[in-house]
Amino acid sequence: MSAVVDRAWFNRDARELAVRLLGCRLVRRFPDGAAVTVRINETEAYRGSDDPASHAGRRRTPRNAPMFERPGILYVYFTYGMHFCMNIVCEEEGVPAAVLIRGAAVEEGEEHVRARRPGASGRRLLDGPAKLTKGLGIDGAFNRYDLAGGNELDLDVPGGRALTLLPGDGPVNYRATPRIGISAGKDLLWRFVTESE
DNA sequence: CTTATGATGTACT
DNA sequence: GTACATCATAAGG
Repeated sequence: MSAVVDRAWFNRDARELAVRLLGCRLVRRFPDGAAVTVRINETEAYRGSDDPASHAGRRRTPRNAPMFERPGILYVYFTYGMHFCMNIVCEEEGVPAAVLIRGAAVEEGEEHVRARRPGASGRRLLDGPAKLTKGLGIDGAFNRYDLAGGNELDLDVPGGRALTLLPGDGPVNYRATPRIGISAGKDLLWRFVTESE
């Protein structure tokens, strides 16, 4: 089995984790045995009270609570009445921080992603946070999914985990830009995109 | 290529 | 009531 990314690896600043996630792979396994592997190529960092764009920029609420919890769990939220977005929680417990996974490139199992993303193909399959969750079949059931531990969801998946994070091959060239779709905090360059795919 | 707009649920003022 | 860490589609250049 592949190397497991342990919880301590997630216990770091969101901006640093956002960079280090570039080039990492996500493996999604479905109850029917289908598997998809993707490579992360776009991320954004979100923090706490120093970050006006963050869901956790004010106080803890039922929605943003996962951002305050253990590093290595997912924070999956529902937005615009129809979309899910997936974050990986970081920093130590009690400190709100997370990295939004905004985009990825499909490496294996493209057929299964296409089945969930009618009309899309190639680079367009997972080039947006809600496209990514839809294409990988990630929804509210994955809120608090533990990348560094066991999960109820894994019981439905033959021989594996519903979602696994694998380390990248090494440092990746990237560029930092303002985050997308926010109104406050546009001066912060906390979006990170892989350069030269 | 670009900009504009509707869809839709939940959190929050 | 308004805003929202969005997307697909339509219309314009």
